[in-house]
Amino acid sequence: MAFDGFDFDKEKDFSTWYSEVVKRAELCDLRYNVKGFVVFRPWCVMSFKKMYAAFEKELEASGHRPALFPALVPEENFLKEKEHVEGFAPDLFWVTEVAGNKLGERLAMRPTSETAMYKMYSLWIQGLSDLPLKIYQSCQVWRCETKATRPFIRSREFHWIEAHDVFATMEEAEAQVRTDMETTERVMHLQFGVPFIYFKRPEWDKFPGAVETFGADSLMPDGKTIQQPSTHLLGQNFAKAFDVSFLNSKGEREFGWQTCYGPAISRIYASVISVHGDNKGLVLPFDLAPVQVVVIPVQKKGLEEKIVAKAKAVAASLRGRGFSVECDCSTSTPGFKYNYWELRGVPLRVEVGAREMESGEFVVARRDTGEKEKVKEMELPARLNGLGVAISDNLRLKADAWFAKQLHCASSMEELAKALDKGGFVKVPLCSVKMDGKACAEKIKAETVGDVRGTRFGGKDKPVHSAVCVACGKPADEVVFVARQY
RNA sequence: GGGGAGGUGGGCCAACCUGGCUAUGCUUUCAGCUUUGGGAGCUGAAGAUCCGAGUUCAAAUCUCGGCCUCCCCA
Repeated sequence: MAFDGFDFDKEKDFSTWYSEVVKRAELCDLRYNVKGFVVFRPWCVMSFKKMYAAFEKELEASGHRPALFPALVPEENFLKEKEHVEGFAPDLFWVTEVAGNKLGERLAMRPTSETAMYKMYSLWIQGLSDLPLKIYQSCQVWRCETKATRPFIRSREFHWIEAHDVFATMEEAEAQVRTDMETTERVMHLQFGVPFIYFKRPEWDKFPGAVETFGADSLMPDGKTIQQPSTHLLGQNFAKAFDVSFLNSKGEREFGWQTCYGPAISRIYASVISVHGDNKGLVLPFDLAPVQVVVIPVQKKGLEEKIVAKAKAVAASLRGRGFSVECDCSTSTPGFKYNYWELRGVPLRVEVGAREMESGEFVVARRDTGEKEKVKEMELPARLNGLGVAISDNLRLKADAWFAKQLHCASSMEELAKALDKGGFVKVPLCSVKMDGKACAEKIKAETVGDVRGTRFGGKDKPVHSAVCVACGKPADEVVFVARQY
């Protein structure tokens, strides 16, 4: 008997596991003929929409309003902020010709929208009554990545939300940065079950144009880190470049204090499927699953019509209770259907066969643990709800437990290299996270392939008295986290 | 940035080195029969040599160019 099933080992060979799950669960089609651009298929986009909704709800609760800005940015806008243009210029897609005519001024496809939005903010903001201004947009951006592209993890077009805020004071802007980090915690960790650490990036690794950058770093199953939502304190750098200013309470013209925050939905999805998936395929948190409950009729000769009718009735009734439900009435055998829906990560399965017709109790199977139980028809909605919560909780707790074991320490280059081979974050003493520490970070990169991710936000990681920088041997001012990076 | 590998029906592959008949097998899809509690079986059908040029009586196969993809390392 030919076995064409999903049979890949996430722990032993994550790279193959990831490629196969993306292909077999029909998440992406890589055959589109523009390099670095992929087609997102319904099964992942249905989850995307739920993820967008979760972030948008949080953003609106913290005072943001939605807007949509143009995808094209005139070159003139780009040139205004020096660090920004240097940071992004190498990766831009340019529109140079329109309807057969060469353009006098090139138009960039936005790699991020500061330069589109702040042009307008300058017009919109006059005085204190216009502040704070808090706007987000859910959109695509384009960066011509030269590193190897991988679906969801890194592509030349990606889908995200970007929130851009302007405040009258630095203190308010700093508070917003903390709010953004809390949003990430509430959504990505508590709802999606993806653990992470917020790092304050070293001086040399800030967002181009930012005063401070905080990046949420998660981990993939192979122990490499992946940057997730980052939030940036922009200070007045962009405000000065784009003349985003207001009359303050003293009647003086003052530049606005800005922040921006960017959760990349497609990238977070990469973490969700990688962290929770297992060797049967996807495992999805209950609230992100495109289909939460699949009803599988198990046929028996002579009872075909009754069983299908019952299965459809159960599905319809559950749909009426707010579940997203699929009833798989195809002619495949039950075993085929179990595997099919497990590969796609559907959290709960309800079986409807002759036994259920007889007893009025349904076999319910949960995807995360594989456990089966019998549930009376009347109790089905309540029990499925309970199991849904239990699945999401279980996934988060399992991920947290695994994540907690990925933190290591080292006090020398040799220890660091060894620790990095095991995967995860390694805490090491470093002389400085100001620009004068950059050479040491580069040395670490060259000798261990590890990236200095920064200092843990809100952490109490202080070097001991005698600690010295792992790279240069000078007294260490900081404890930084190092990891290999996607 | 550096190094590999590759492109044949929707998917995976054989044939390529050594040019030659109706392009192999599995899977998929469709029709029919049959079956269904962890990837069933039978019969029939549909569907392919990346693009361009060259060599040749003859190109999936050889040569050159282009496009595209994947993997590994920095």
